[in-house]
Amino acid sequence: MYRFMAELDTAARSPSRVGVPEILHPHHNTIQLGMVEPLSRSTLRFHCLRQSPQYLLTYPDYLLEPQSSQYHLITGPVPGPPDSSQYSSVSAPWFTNEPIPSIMMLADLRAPLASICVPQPVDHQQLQEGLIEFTSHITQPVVGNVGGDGEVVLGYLCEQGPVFPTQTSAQRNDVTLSQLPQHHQATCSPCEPRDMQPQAPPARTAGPLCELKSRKPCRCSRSQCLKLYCECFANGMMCSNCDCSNCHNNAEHEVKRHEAVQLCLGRNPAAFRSKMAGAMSQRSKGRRNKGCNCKRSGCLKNYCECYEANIMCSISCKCVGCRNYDGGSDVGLREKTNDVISIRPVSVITPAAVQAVCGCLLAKAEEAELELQCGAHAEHMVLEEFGQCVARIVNAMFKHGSTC
DNA sequence: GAGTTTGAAACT
DNA sequence: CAGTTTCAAACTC
Repeated sequence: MYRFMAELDTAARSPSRVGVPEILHPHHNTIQLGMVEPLSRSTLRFHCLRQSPQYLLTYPDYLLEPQSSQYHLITGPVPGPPDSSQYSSVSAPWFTNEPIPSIMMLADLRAPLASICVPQPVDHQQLQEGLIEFTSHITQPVVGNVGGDGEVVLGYLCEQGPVFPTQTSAQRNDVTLSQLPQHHQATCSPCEPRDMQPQAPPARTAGPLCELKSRKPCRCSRSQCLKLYCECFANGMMCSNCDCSNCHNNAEHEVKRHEAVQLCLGRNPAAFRSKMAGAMSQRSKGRRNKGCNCKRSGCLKNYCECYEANIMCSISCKCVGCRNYDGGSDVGLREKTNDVISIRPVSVITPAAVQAVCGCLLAKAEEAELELQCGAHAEHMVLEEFGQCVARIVNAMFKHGSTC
């Protein structure tokens, strides 16, 4: 989110160069090219080129404020200058610090929407009465930050797919306004899809973003693509151009698909939330939702979810023989981007270091036991050993210029 | 491309 | 919750 916000902020200050979000349709895999037009220092207007003007989304001031909510319900109509009387936007803290699973169906959105301030004439009671009320009244796009990394979801209820994940700045190449067709710069009139192709295709980068992963066709054969084994399903996407067999992860099997979603959510409410989302949304804390459990790969192969996501293992991991940490191995470690480096949870206090410290403490305790030391003295020996370990860790921190 | 390895998900 | 099985991706040859 912060990265996206930073980009918006930059765009506002430098109108000649803005990021161009791409909207990927989860069902059809079509790509729409949008355009961000900086209207002022703090307000941007989204042009969804394929859509009619009434779908314009406005990002007002609060979206650029770090302390504001990640989730917003944009109300309209929005066309026209960014006059404050022409749009109203309601901050919607649906799930604090949690991404919106892109597999969420409209019904799933009902509860969170009912908990937020809903613009007139819709009231909470109507929303709580059911999906029909929900769909019949909420006709504005729902905007949310997915993964905490600027991956924006646009949920529009009249579309076949409720969720439109956009790419983050990390997954797309910036395109300057000058590179766009002139009519795109001037208006937001509907355009043909061929006009929406980006100048340069986005490079695939490792990360938790489902829309990118979903581009890779799955090859499921037994799961009907309705279990989390299927990456498309796990990423909240329907299969499209996949090599799977007996696939039920499509619109034709919507009922069964929805049942599978509910089953997974019942088993694990966070099943469709990116495992690495926490690392992105809480990069300052360097945590993620769930760690890996690798045993044989050393967390240096793509078998490891952390390694695949281009992040280092953390205290959340239960891996054995982990080498996916700063200094764990020069071989096999990927070149880290600055962003990734910045989210390293703890540069020195790695799982291996913790393991080593525990080993030292156990050894010292055994030594005290063998020497038949009294309890107090044994405790003193262990604590002294712990102090030495901490000192070594601190030395390592300063030596490597790390922080924890 | 077939077979093997790996680890997450699902199951018991 | 731990152990086992299933599954599909990653990897090797």
